[in-house]
Amino acid sequence: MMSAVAQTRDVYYAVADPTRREIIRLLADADELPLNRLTPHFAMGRTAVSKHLTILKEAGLVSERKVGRETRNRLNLEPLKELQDWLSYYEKFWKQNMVRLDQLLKEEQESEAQNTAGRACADSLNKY
Amino acid sequence: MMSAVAQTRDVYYAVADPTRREIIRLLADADELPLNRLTPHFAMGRTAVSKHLTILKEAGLVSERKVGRETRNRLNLEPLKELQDWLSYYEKFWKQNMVRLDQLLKEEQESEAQNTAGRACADSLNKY
DNA sequence: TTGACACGACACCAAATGGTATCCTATACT
DNA sequence: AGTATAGGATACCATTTGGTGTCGTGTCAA
Repeated sequence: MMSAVAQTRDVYYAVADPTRREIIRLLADADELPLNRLTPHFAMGRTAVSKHLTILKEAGLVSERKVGRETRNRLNLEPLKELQDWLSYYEKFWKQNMVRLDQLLKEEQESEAQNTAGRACADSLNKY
Repeated sequence: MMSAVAQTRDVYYAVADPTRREIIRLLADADELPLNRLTPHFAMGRTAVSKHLTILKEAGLVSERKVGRETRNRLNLEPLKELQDWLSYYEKFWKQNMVRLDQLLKEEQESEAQNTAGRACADSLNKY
């Protein structure tokens, strides 16, 4: 019911590479970045970074916008919802395996959160 | 502060393969399974499934227990927490990108949730 | 218009991935 | 004892992955 772009690549795969996760992080911080601003963050050539970007685009995680001679890359987090859904399915087993971790969480109820983010999170949980 | 096993393999990588995700699902359903119970679910030989299992073990997602001549495999979801944490970092951007989706969620406040699962989820969110 | 820059498009390559088939040992069945 | 089953170990193979370098084209600046 919305953009969807192309999604020719598995999101799980796209996110499996540390370089690509770093690209995601950089784009999240900077909103929009051309290739030549991304490249200096990595120990590899421009072409390699470009290839990683292509994979992220194929997974729908990055969209591009041409501005003059540069191509600005923007993050689109929507495909991560698939990962989120997958994970939330296993969160019901979570509690069984990690009861002792639950104890730790109990002592940090620092008000906060419980806002929209928390609600959306809980919502994706009770689909299963 | 707990098991931790070995973790010689990246969890993101382990989970990137559809066959390995299917193994995870099967183990989640059945609690404990030997290789020969897993193999018939896939269109590949025993050795291939065994290799996937090895990768899951290297990522700490599966532990083994020898019983007679078979090796029972059990799921350990703890390493998925890393994925969960990574994802929750980006959930704050979520709202910016998907405000219209928030509308849809708004109409399904069917009580429920808001229990421990919801709290743990919100908790992992406010770490950032 | 001349040159520098951004970057897509290839061609190329070593290493990793995802399968296979085969061999071997340990365990269980009769 | 002899046979069948479970599965680890290894060798092997095609394809994919993740890099590289180079070329060509469009854009900006002098």
